[in-house]
Amino acid sequence: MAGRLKTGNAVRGKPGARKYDPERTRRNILSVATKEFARDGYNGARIDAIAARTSTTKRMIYYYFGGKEALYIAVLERQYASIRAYEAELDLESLAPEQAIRKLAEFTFDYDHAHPDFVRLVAIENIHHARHLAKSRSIRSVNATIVHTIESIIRRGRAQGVFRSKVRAIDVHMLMSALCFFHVSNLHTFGAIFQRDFLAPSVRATHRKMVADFIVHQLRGE
Amino acid sequence: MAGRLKTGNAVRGKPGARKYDPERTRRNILSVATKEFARDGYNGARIDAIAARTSTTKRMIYYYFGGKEALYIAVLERQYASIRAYEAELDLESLAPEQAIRKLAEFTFDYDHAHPDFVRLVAIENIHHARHLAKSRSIRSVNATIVHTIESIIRRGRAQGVFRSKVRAIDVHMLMSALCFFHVSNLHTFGAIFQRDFLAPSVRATHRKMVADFIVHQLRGE
Amino acid sequence: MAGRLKTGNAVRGKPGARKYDPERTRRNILSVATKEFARDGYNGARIDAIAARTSTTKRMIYYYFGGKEALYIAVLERQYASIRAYEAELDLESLAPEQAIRKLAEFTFDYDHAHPDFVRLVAIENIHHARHLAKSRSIRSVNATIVHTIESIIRRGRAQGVFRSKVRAIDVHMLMSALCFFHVSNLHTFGAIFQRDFLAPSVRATHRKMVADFIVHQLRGE
Amino acid sequence: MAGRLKTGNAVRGKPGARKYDPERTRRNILSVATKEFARDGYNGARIDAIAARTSTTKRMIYYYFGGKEALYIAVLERQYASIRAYEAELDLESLAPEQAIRKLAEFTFDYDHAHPDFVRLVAIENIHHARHLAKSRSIRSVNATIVHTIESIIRRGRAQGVFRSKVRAIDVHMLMSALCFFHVSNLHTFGAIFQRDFLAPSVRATHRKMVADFIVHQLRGE
DNA sequence: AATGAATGAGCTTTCATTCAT
DNA sequence: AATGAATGAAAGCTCATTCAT
Repeated sequence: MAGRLKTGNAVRGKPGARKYDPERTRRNILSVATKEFARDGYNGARIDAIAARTSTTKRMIYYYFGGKEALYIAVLERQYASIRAYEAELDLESLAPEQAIRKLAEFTFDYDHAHPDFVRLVAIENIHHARHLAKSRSIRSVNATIVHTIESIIRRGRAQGVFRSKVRAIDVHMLMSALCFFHVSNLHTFGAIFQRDFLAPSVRATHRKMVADFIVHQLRGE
Repeated sequence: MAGRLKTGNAVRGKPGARKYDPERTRRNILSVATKEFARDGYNGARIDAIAARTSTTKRMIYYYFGGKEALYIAVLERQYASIRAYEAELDLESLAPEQAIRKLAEFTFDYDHAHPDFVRLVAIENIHHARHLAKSRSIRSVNATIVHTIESIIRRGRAQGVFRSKVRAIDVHMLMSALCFFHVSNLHTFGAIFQRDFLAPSVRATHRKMVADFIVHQLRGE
Repeated sequence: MAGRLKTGNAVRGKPGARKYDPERTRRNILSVATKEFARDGYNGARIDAIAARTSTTKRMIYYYFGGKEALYIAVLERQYASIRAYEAELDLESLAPEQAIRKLAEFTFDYDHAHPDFVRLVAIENIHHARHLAKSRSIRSVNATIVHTIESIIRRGRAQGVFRSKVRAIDVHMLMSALCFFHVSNLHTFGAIFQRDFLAPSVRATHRKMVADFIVHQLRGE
Repeated sequence: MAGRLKTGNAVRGKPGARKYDPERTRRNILSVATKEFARDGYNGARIDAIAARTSTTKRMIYYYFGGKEALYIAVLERQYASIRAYEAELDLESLAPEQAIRKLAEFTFDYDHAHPDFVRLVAIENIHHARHLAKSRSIRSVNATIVHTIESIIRRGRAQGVFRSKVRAIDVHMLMSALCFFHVSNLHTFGAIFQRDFLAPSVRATHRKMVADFIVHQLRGE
């Protein structure tokens, strides 16, 4: 490290580029930290390693985030905000209840597969008893939407008589999450023990359908 | 700490007690290590902390197991051996296929709830990409039984015409694990975000039935 | 911290208030720094902490004072200037020698009790071998008065035959300082070890009289 | 630091020297730490600097003492234990009350001059509001003797009619400490401001006598 | 006159591990 | 079979200070 010069976040030479761009630096750190925490866990991740992959120095991590834990919490918050933002764009209100819940289930399945870092970060946070998440002030409000969304679908389904089950929205969310999440989160032990590759397209397609079918089946209450 | 005295594993004074009991010391270390690794993760667990809760000293951990990773692998192996041993005692062969698979699903659900350390250790190992598990020589053979057991049930079910689904044994194991595992593994984030207590008896009972129903439903292939 | 906004020392909205008031800013910094250095010592005090309690930003401390040490020296200089200024107002020349020296002793005792920050800053500076004080150019001239004052009292006392002791003015100052200073400076260790509260009014009154008596006794040379 | 080899506390080559000598290592660290803390204060002292002057490594400081603060507290405890141990050897009980208190005053004066590190450490601890001292469990019991010693002398003096003052033992201890302590503790500011050298033999002798006279005078209660 | 952004150097502490018997 | 003493390497974090307007 000694002797290595870091020129900061400045984009030298490029005409019109600003010398200081705090927001950009912030995002850069957050993005690198996400990868590192997701790969090595909270304890396994190294501030030095994060800094090295950043366009800034270690010192800036403390300047912008205050410390390792605060950075990790910021990463978690952004992850949850992201999945909820994507969900909000699904426009489920315009679909029939059964189609809506199916679409949500498939979205969840696809999202988890496309964003293993999210899945891993949530798994990591559970290892820590959600101790860090509990310190976040935004985390609850950010996640409130998903339950409301499902509640709304269930309400419409019941009104139309297609959903007869008494299952609660939060439990639907849980079942959906469970089946989608596990695929990604427990991929490695299943691979090591049973040599079953959950990422193979055929396996994925089969499971994707099973998950959606199960959720619909569950809400119908047959 | 300097000056702290540990008198080893000797059972002083007790008549008939042996001065040294290697097997006992080994089990003691393993048992303490299981708790510590399960609670704090691989990186979070401290050799010092494990030693402190042991009836021996830190030095003995190295003497008996060689190092942190080897100890951790031994912990994992014992965990998998344990669940497979309990499964083997279910005597599923004597039950009708549907009853057998239901019983296995319920057992899995109950086992995970009764053994959160097992669930956490598997989750932890997945965080580490199953890197340590891959070094175990016994882990694959130990776990072979569960797939064989399910295969046997499916075979009998198909022969009797009650199971028409083409789902594979390994996927049945996965679905079953997913629904049971998630309950315990993701308890903390769900608690922190949604204030939903998965350990509440009524929630548990509902989910337990859902899991078993789902698996049977899946095998029937309706 | 990133994102924290300080609006400077401008007095917004108040009609007639100037936008910038350098002298006011300077005094504000000096006053806050006095408290911080007195509380935490030179090494313990934090530029950040001083800035935070100021109506300006950290950057201004460097703008006005140049650095931590220069700020600290400025604090010390103001402290010594202050006690000497109060002493000068005692009008000791108009009193009889014995009364004058008694009044000075009592003033010193009261001043130290009323200004623990002064006492602590002097103690702190001694911890640093007076290394910083030595860099001050004003410190010697500022303090010259006290010795002259005592010398003058002694001279008058000798002329009148009431003081027969050959004690030197500087030593009178030292004895006086010692007895008054220690009370405040060593308050904490005495409290922790002996549970003796030097700030209790009865203890104070007793010691105040002892100090004055001792100094008079010393000059009389009985 | 890199590449420097430390051979530990072993006394190689010396016949009969033990390879490991924990007690010796402990004392060595404590002795070096005393010098460093006394010279630079608690915040100013550097663990690295202490280690460098030790026959061991930095790591050993943590092994033996646990941390910077614990080491500092151990230093303080040893300092107080030392002065109290010397006092106990004065055999004051065999002297007449007046002689006894005079001897104690002179001893205190001489001790402070001979042990400026003790004086400085106490001054330093007062800067820290005796926060660290308060964490020591032994400090109170260790220091109890001095008050008892003075109480005993006063009692004998009163019984014999030579002491008529109602001054309390703890205050006698305080006055004595104040006059002796200040000499050493405030040496630097007095030197910087007034160019008065308190260490000059003639100044010392004069002050030594003044202190003892004052204390006797005080107890007589004239 | 004033300031937001950035930082090098160094601090205390921790941890798995090995030495030497 | 068992153990007290020792440790290299690196981790997270802090602080006074300066850069660039």
